[in-house]
Amino acid sequence: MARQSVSPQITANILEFVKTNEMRAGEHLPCQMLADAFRVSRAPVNAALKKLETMGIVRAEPNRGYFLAMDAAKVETAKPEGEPQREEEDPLYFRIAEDRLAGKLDERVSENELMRLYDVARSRLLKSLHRIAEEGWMERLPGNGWAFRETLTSRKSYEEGYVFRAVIEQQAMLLPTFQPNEEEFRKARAVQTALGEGGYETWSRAEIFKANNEFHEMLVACSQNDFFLDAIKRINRLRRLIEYHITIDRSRLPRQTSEHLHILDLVEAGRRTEAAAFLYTHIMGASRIKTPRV
Amino acid sequence: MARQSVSPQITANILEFVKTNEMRAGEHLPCQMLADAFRVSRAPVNAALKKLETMGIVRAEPNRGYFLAMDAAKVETAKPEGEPQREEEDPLYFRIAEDRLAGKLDERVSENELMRLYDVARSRLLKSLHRIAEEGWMERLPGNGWAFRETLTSRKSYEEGYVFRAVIEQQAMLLPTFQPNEEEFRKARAVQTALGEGGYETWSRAEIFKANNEFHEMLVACSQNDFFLDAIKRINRLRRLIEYHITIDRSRLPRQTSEHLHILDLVEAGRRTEAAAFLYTHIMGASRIKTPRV
DNA sequence: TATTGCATTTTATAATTATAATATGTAATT
DNA sequence: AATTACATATTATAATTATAAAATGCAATA
Repeated sequence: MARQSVSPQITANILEFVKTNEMRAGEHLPCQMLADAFRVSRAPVNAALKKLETMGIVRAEPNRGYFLAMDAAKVETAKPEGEPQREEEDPLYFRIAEDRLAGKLDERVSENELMRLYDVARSRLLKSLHRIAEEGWMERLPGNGWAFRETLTSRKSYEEGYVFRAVIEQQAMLLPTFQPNEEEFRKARAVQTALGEGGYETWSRAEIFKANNEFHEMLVACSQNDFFLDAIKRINRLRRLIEYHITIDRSRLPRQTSEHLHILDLVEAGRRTEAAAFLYTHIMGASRIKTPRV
Repeated sequence: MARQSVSPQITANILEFVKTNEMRAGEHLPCQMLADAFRVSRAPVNAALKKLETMGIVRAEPNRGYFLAMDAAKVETAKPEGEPQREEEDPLYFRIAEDRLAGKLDERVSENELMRLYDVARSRLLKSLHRIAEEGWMERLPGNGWAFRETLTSRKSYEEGYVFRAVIEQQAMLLPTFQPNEEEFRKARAVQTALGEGGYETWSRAEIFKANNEFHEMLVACSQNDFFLDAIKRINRLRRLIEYHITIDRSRLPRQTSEHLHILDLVEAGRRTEAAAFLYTHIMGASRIKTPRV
């Protein structure tokens, strides 16, 4: 009857933290440091650490705190035995998107209607609806009810989105503040290479989509301008909903990854204008090939 | 104890509708038509019409509905006698922005803290906070409380915003779908001319700011791409908060309006590339001159 | 046939809790 | 000096209403 806890989220955060910092068995995990890192108080961090102790991932020592019980590499395999997984998005959110894309929901719907349909409490429904409104594909009507915008379902919006992405990304790269981040480039190169050398046949659709988005967002982040980055992130969230419904043409992926690598090459060679132009063509090319169910 | 009504809003909408359609005394106001126009049911429209009847703006005829009691031109003067005014934004929203800009609010605040400080109910506070989160200058923390982003207060963000606007607007104008809207151009020309010929001394700061924003949004709307338009609207909402705190240098306005008119001239002469380049310079020029209190 | 007027159903809100979770101050420990 | 352990204070949520408002069906009317 009270709110749900953030500590499962914190548990997942700690695991991720340990992994990305490649920590070794025996290293100390100071409570306040973790709390600051995740922007919460020590309370939920302690709850999370207690949980991790029962999972055998950390060890508690009286008056000294918690210490990692195994190397970061082993943590990953130990992880799935417990159930802590961040549920960063309510499945309800996706169901609404899917049902709208499948034509199962009218353009106008009332809150009570949705509550009955999905059998959820109003508070939970409203959370999803607010998130959706923030993303701009539904809006609250002045009286009762909510309305879907055409953002998700119209061919025209779909194409406008590609134009917007192509322009924003190209221009971001041309900004005087653009500064390639060596470390990020190295990581991106590794991911794209793995994807091109076989990953395109074995990775899940979600993994492929995520890798692609992260590549593009990494490039825009190099512009050091948060408005460009926010704009791209915002439109990528939308894309995720729409393109999940498009069958991935895996045969195109080697070409896509090699283009990604080519962009990295051009930037690193200081040929920024060429890179930006190529990036533009790369994005617009993708729009011409895919066809959404509309 | 129940929700507040939308009918005052509808009342204002009807007045605006009558005005922009330049309706004459005696014209019929069909209930369903108004309901459709404002996306509500007949119920709040009827409530609004009843209100307008008591104000003497419309007349009811039994079984025939409501009819305008005076020409649209007269409606405007009759309007202020009643109290119906749309309150499209909760003043609380602005108070939060002001208090943050004035340094009266810490970077982190709890909901209860804000409720006590402003003496408002949680529901009302949350509405403003959600709106603010949507605009991106505050965010909910994972545990308790909310945090301000630096969007409002940092010089760097301020400058990034100008770069973003300049790029988006220029690129919007260069899109193949860009199509100047004659009617809108005519209106914009009238407004900018009025502002340049004396309005800059007498108009209120809010009016000047609104005219400026509408000019730029009108230009971007001609691109026929909603993503570009949304991006500009989004950043203009932010600008409104920040720039209200900057003293307007009215001596610059004649120059600004003449630049606006010059842009319209170039577009109408078909010199789009020049217009876009000039627009870019125009926006970046403004950023160099103004200095926000940061 | 389109629209109103009215009665009825449906909807969403604002206020009010109980309660679990988060935040935090401080003495004890290393 | 930094950190933990624990006690206490503070915070936000989820559930539950009562109620006004919005939506809607339909007979009456123009």
